[in-house]
Amino acid sequence: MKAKEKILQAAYDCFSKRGYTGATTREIARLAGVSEVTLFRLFGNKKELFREVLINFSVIPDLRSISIPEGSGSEVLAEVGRKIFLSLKEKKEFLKILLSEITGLAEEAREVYSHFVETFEYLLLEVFSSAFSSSSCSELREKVRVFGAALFGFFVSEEIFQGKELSPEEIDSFIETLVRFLSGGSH
Amino acid sequence: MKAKEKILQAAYDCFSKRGYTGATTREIARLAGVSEVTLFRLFGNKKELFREVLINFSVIPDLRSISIPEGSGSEVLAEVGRKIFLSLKEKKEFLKILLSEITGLAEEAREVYSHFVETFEYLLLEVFSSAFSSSSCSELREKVRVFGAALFGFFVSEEIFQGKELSPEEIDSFIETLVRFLSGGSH
DNA sequence: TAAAGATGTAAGTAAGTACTTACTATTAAC
DNA sequence: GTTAATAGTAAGTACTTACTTACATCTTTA
Repeated sequence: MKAKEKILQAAYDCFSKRGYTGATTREIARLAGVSEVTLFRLFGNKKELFREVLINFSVIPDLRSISIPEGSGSEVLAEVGRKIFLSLKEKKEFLKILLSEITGLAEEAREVYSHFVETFEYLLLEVFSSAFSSSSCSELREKVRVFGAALFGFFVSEEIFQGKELSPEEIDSFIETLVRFLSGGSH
Repeated sequence: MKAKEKILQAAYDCFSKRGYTGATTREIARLAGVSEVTLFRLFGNKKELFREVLINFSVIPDLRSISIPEGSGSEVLAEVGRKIFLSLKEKKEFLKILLSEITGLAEEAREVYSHFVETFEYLLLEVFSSAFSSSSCSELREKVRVFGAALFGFFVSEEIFQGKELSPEEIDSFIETLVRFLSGGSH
């Protein structure tokens, strides 16, 4: 692994552990097993390094790579819900960085976040269109909003705030409930 | 207003704007119109000041003070949903502090957060029991989870991440949709 | 009026921060 | 075997940080 990669990985770990302000270039360099001078030579300054971390570890490629499976309405929905949740889980540290910097480094972080929301909603809309082909457009958008908010809220609250590592069963259980409510009847 | 109060308020503003690490005792004192020495005399150190801010500006009193109105199932639910959302909105800056420090200052922030979750779920369970008196206990818990996650996710995503200031109409619209799905049929 | 408590000013400490400069060692390419 | 790129070491700059000390001022209370 080249110096640049090692630094990016160390910076990712360090930013997610301590936040932007809390992380120091010294520690990042030490973690990367690289001199601090090399860090500045390759990235110029701390902010630029942060920006590159945001680009390199984004959730968006993960979301985009999710394929919509064949099957009936609620099954497809549950399957995609699971995949989304796992993508979020995999990029948990990245999302922690985003969370911790939403106040301090508004511009950069917010930009990345709105891109994330767009991708997220676009993917969901696509899934819902195929899962509920009979629904009207506004009805679809409502479902996307509720589904997205619930999935995201569940993830942030359990995994990020409470620091839990949910098992596949716990995730499934929540998603199945959610899908059941969105598909109509409560049973 | 006494020095202690002024400092607490200034610290609240400053922490929510810059995060724990980003906020400086110098700026807090300046904002409070108080000397830095006074700050240290009254609070000992920065961490203690932070702890007192978390105690003083908590959302929990707001949540506890929410009364459950009379009326039919979905109406009660929507009304309480609105009240919860407004409480969150009112304490938005506090929640930003919590969010931004969940990684860096894990212990303090996480403790406050789990207390918040407990209060949140307790309140919702109470409301759901009265709104859906016919439902089974496990069914109620499922509804509470989905409702809570969706409401919280919606708030965090829109108001905190995207920095929007949602109008009462936008809030209502989301909550009504959510309640509709939870109450059964999709129309 | 005197004592006690709360606040301010001025100055400083020790440590840490991002970032730089000047020079050396290693590696790969031609 | 020379060159060029990539790294490291050592030292230092200018600044900021949390927090302290010593002393003066004001306000309240007894």
